[in-house]
Amino acid sequence: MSDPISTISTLLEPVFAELNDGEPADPTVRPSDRADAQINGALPLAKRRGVNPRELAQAVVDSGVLAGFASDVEIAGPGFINVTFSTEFLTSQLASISDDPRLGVPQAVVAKTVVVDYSAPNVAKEMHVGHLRSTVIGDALVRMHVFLGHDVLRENHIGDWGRPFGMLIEHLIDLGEDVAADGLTQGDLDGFYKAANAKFSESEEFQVRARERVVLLQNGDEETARLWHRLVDMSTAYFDAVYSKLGVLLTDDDLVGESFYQPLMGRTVERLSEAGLLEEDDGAKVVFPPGFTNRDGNPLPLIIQARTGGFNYATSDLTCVIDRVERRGADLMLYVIGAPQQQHLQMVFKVSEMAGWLTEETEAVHVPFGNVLGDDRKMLRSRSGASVKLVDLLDEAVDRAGQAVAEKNPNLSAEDRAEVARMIGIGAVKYSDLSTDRVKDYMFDWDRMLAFDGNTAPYLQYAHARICSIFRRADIDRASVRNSPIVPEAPQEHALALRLLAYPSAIDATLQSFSPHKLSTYVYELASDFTSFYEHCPVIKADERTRSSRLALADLTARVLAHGLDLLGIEAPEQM
RNA sequence: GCCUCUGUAGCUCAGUGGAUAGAGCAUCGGUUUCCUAAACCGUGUGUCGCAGGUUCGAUUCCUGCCAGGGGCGCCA
Repeated sequence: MSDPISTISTLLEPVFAELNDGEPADPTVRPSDRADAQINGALPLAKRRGVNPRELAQAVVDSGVLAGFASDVEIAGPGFINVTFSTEFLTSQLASISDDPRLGVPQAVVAKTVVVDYSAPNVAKEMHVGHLRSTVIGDALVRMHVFLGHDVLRENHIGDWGRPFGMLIEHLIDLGEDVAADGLTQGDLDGFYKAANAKFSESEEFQVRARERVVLLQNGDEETARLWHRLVDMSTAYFDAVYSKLGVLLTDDDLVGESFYQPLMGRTVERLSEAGLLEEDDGAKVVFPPGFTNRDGNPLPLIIQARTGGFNYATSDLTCVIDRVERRGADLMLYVIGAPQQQHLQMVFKVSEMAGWLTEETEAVHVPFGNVLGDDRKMLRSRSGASVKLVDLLDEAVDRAGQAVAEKNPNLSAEDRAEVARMIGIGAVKYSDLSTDRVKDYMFDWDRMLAFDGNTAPYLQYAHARICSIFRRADIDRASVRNSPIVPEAPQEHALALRLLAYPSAIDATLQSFSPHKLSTYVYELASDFTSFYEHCPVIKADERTRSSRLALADLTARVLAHGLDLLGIEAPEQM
């Protein structure tokens, strides 16, 4: 790995082990604001061995392993070792990544089959801000796992089955298929759903028809199936349009809806029964996973088959686990689903373990996230109080970005401006979602996310555009500078170099916790380090040797910046 | 009642078993014969919700409490 912190950490391990009678001891190397890195491991080790920490720190320094990497090493305070990396060392590390398409990030040692479950809108229902987080976070996690060389299976678990489909199909018939199709493809899904729902609550005759239609659907009636398909197709075409606007990787090939699991659920129940887990409780078939209690302190069941004989989402989710493990060969399953589902998923995972479907070799992880809030600190709603349509949100973002671009850079052609506005607007929405810790709620604020200062997509994109601009101005092909040595002499160059080399660590930390905001923070710090460099270190006007070094440093920065943004699903324009 | 998440600067948010807890915004003050000033530089800001405990060292780990959100059987 290119990161100097991990490089010296690895080199120090044997030194620490030797000072600990051969037992491994963590050197605890961290970035530091007093130097480039601080080695903290001497303190706990000295305590454990009952020796003076400063003397132990001295012994670490005397081992000589830091000599080849550091321009300065000092023991400070009770026994911290502060290390400043030498320019020569940074130059050599940068040389190893500056012409590397992977930018120093190693492939995963073991390629896993990773299933990512995300987005999951409902057929005949509008996509709203609630779907934004799952879709955007899931997409980023997919991109990162793919980059590391894992075999990633995207799964969009759409709601395409269940009781509401009786009423939806009947409403489709009432409207006339083609009339309905017009409205639905234009994205008026909410209108359709609400009208069906209203009829259902008003008309007994309609209720009867809807219920009969559900039975027909479940029994595989041909005409009903055709109508159902039509409904699903219209919805998925609409979803595709939204995904395309949003710029996520999901396609129709990734659709694995509720309906897919219907024919398999009977077998799931049988297998639970064969495993001796199934119990009869109040007429329902249930499993009691240990560790879950209800309001009254009694064991809480996972309901597998309702009293009426119907299956529910627990059955479906269990069947889904079986499918992913046994058919798709999943090693890791990520469920990018809102925090309220936590208990349900924990119960599903527990029962899956009890049944032997989830073993130690297969990891299932709930990747929860909080809500999108309005400035009133409540769930984001439109002025009328309705949930906000995702497409409207995205269109407004592009629109607002377009106004800003027109104002700030009138020289762009209308065509370029539209394209840049799209990148900025969509990027801003995605970045504001990805850049805060996903488990928390975040506040949706147009002005903040579209600002060109602070931790925002436009700021990052602007840094990238400025680098591209340097090369345009100098009329130099970016690829041509990738073999020039980078000699980071100025403090801003030194800081930027260190940051660039830390890219693999940032990705590693991000995937360790499935937290895209860690990569976001890294990319922001990188952009920030670059702008500081940009202000203090002239590139084009520098003398020849410095100029070629700075050009190479700028190019590398642009590539890491664009690459990091791409892993987040955000585009980096060359001018804006 | 039980479970779970959250609580860090005026605001929005990072952060870590280590040394004086950091950014951005907002405030104030500077910087443009110079590669995009959509920027940069400087400036102030804290009982890290409260109380205990573990530790050489806790904002970070553990326990309890307080406040807010979410969840807790036949919808998905």
